Amino acid sequence: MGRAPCCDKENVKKGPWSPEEDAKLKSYMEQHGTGGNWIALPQKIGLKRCGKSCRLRWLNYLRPNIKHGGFSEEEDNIICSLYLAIGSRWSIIAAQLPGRTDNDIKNYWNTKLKKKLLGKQHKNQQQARRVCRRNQRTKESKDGNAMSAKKGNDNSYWPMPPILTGQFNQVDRHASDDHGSTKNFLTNLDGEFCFHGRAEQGISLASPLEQQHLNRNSVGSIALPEQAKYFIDGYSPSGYRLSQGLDELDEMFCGNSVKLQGLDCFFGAWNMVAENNGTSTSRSMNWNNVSPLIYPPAVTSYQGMQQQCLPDELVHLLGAQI
DNA sequence: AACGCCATCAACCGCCTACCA
DNA sequence: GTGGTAGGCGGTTGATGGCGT
Repeated sequence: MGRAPCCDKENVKKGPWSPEEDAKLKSYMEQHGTGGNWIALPQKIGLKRCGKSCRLRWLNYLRPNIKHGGFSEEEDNIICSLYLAIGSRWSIIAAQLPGRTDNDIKNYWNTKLKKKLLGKQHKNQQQARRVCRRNQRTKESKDGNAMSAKKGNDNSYWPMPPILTGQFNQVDRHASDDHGSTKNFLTNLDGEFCFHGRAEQGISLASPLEQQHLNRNSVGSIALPEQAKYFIDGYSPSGYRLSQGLDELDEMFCGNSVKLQGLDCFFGAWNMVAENNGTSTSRSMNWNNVSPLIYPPAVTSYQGMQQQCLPDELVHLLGAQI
């Protein structure tokens, strides 16, 4: 048994809206609103359109005060920061940008912002990898611990401080994704990053310092390193996919590990452990308790970020948050 | 001029959730 | 508590136009 269609697919018009259709819908909406029923609306006004299509047309195009195109630098910053923090929750991101629709932002991200963010990154990779290798060699020659940067790590550019590796294996195992390198790297970066999750409602976008304050002593059985400064986390009873945010991180951080020390800027929440204290991953989550978002993400150390040579795009994109 | 490729964006599709009877 | 329905959302598709060859 398939799902019951929301309208008679045979008798509805598809494709671009004509000015006449727009006029009809706009006129009716301005006078009556939806009347609480989008499905019935097209019949009322004599449109051969699916109710969902009417809703979409109204929300994305006809609604008053809708802005199209011409995204400002500030809007870019907000979108990037929120995307890095919460992933492709376009409706939530759109809620932070008056006059923008989720569809618009989604398209803008997919066609422009993502490339803007990632484009130059690839050019930087080779150079960054060289720097990383050099640093790694220096470190290895210092402590004589060449093993820490090799076996058991997906990415040889990302050294694994041995002390912390064991502590977080449990957490990593719960996340059924293939971003072990990114998480391990962030987790273990001088002990300053920490992924963890709990079976609690909501997701937090608190700043790193707030996260630190809130969570330092409350992560259940997971032992936290005293020096942990950044908590990349989220709480979801039903789970939340983490792959997207970490995909981006994988992309952006690949070969740039030496530049991460200043990343106070976009944390941010990833829900990385699913329900039952992180025993499975699910694509859906309950956002009832998400709002209001704490926004913008606090930048606690912009000077530090600049001094530590973040990728230019990130400095540029995130700097205006201050 | 014709063609192919690519970027853009409006619109659609299908899944999930909230709500109501 | 359960099932049906509408609304909301994110991913994807397809039409269109611009550009290079």
